[in-house]
Amino acid sequence: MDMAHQNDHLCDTGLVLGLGYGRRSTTSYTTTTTATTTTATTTRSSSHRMSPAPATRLTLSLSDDALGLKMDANNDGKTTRVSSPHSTLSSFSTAYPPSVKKEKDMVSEEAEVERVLSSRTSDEEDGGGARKKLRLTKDQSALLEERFKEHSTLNPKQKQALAKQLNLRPRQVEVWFQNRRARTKLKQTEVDFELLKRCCETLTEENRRLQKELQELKALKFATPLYMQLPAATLTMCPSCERIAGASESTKGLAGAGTVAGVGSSPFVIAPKPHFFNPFTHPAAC
DNA sequence: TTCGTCAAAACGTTCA
DNA sequence: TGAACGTTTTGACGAA
Repeated sequence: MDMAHQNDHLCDTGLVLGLGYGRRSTTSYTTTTTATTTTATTTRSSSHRMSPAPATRLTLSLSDDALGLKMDANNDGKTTRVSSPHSTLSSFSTAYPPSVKKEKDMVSEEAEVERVLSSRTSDEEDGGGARKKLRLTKDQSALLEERFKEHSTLNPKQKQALAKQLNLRPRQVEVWFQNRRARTKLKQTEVDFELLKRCCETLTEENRRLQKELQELKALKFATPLYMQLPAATLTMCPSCERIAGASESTKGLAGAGTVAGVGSSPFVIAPKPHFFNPFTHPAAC
């Protein structure tokens, strides 16, 4: 995912919507807060899980034919799931992230074989009633991830081919892509939420600052005789040059003086921040 | 197809 | 050290 692009996009949104955002938009995101927390850890865990691992080849594959026979034998609506754990025992490698599973590294191959065989045995002993949940191997997951990066959806042909390549059923591939899309979207939503939250905080802070300045100016207005008596509409803040300009000639002298406080003859002291620019008298000031 | 949900498996933490 | 328990990940399903 292109986070930089995403970031830019959202920043643009923040600026465009800037002063127009309201409570509604912020509250609408509150429901995702819990999910956000979850994903923070999700990312951490999955990252080390996905880390490169030494691959140890296993060849315990069940052929498609064998699976087909088993499904035929059961011949009910749920048979496909019954056989699914076995399909995982395909010709894919066993791999563990080296940074996490140190002990398991020692016995990776044997452990995987044993795990796979024992689960299979228990399934068979259960007569298929209590199914073990399928876990894709690292290689299977890696290949699926690779394909997902290329295309987040699959057409029937692609699905069929990938399923064959992975020694999985097409339905499993389909479900994997469905889940992957959903979880990618969720993760993106959480990222968006965080960025918008930050934008919101920035704008709130800016709003607070502007309100404070407004209060100061209002207070000043009462104490100021002439040059600050202009209608508010005639005062426009110049964001770039930060100069002061009034609508009348009486204020012109202030335009080049920087802050009002810098004007020696002025009896007034204004906070250094607010400077105003009149676009009518200084059209090219910026 | 998405969305919400369930549940198995993996993983992490605590404690005797 | 390992059992017990809590949390996270992820394969799978049904509803819309």
